[in-house]
Amino acid sequence: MYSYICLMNSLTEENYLKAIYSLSADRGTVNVNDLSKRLDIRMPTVTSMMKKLAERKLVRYEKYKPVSLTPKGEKAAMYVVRKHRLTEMFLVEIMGFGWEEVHDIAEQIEHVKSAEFFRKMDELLGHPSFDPHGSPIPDPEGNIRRDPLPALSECREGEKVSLSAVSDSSSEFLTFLNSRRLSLGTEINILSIEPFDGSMMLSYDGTSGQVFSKVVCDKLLVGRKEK
Amino acid sequence: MYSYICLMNSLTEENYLKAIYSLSADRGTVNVNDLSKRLDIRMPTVTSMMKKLAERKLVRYEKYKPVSLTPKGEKAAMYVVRKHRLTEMFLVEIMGFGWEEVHDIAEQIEHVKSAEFFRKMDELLGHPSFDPHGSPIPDPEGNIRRDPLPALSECREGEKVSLSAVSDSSSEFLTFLNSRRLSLGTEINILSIEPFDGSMMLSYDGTSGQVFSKVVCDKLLVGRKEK
DNA sequence: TTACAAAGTTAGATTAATCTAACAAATATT
DNA sequence: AATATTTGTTAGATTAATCTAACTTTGTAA
Ligand SMILES: [Mn+2]
Ligand SMILES: [Mn+2]
Ligand SMILES: [Mn+2]
Ligand SMILES: [Mn+2]
Repeated sequence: MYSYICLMNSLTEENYLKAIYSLSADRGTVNVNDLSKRLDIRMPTVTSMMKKLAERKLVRYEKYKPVSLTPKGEKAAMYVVRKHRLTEMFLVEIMGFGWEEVHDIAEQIEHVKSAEFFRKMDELLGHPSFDPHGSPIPDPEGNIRRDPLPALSECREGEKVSLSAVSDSSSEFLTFLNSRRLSLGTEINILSIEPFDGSMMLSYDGTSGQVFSKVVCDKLLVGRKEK
Repeated sequence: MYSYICLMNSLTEENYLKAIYSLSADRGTVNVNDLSKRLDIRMPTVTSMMKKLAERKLVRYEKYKPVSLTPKGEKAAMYVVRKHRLTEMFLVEIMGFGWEEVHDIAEQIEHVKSAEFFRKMDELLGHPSFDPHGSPIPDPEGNIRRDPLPALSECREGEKVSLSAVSDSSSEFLTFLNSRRLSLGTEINILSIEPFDGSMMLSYDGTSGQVFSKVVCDKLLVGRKEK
């Protein structure tokens, strides 16, 4: 186990690999432009990094075509994702941070070069399956649970759902959710949907009727209770 | 408090500042050559970094003279030392690492950009005063307890002392101490000293008579029990 | 089908941090 | 005092990661 710790990638390479993984989670491939926007790095820089990663057999790259991870690149990416999510869980569960505070710190700690460090985290947390934002944590072999959750915005009036994950871990978004007393596991009733802008009126935790914009409902991933 | 978190130094600069601090702990100044050896970086590189740090008012530097920290540089250095030692303590006390495993990991984590992260560590540890190797942890204002401990090798035959700190935190040295069942707080009797090579015969924890070379005894810092 | 916009590449510059080679200053040894 | 050794600096090259400006390819819309 931990067979991928022998791959030594720089902090920068790890960030690229993670970005490619997360952007391609659905479509399977990613454009240079997507990466450029996600990482806030100009396109020529991304192009040259793709050449470098292709050289190292971590990504498939051909001029003017979208890029994708090779099996080796995927494994490396999954390990970075594992380290990131374990760290977030550690920061929340062991250190007492709020879920809105951990992403930026994890973004740094995920690059620590010590397999033992992450192994200890995993052990202390009792081998968790999900991070504080509801995302699955890849196992030590790089396998990840892949059951894509529907967004709240895709649900219908009258449905009862529970908040299972969020697709935005930014401090701003999560602080907003905190202010509305929304957290993972909250049971939500969809009272009504405004056809004009897709905003939803919800009740949860005994609240009467809170309105959430579609922008927000797109980021709330839910488990369906009854259809 | 935490007034120095506004100073933003790169990982590299932080390592230089910490090295200058630790080398000058006794003499007060450091040569370019000392730094070069400590950091395993060639002298011309050190020279140019000294110019850069002098530019930023963190060190005093004049051609061909030893360098020293300015008050600003000293404060920055103390904060890095604080982060390093808090991290080592955290790794041992909270995460269950051995004292021989933590230095290299702390060397990386000390550069995490998040004052809150280190504040949480400090809180969880109950504001510790010493790290796992017996070195004092600077307070949030950068003040550090400065009572230099004598090395075991400076003590005399018949003295009873207790192991208070080690001046070498390398995995190799500490693994050696582990193999001899020596840890901080151990009460030691100096049975005899070999004049030829300065090696010492000690008894502790009910052992009969263990011999330690001067190289080792130089690195064991002790508190005197009786004279 | 031509024209325009978006996406991507190439070329060349920049920055931080490092290096080697050559030279200069300071210090130690004879 | 002369010489040798150690220490330190200068100059210039290198590497990783980034950028801008200019150009090319691809895809879309007139
Ligand atoms: Mn995250
Ligand atoms: Mn990162
Ligand atoms: Mn240490
Ligand atoms: Mn360090």
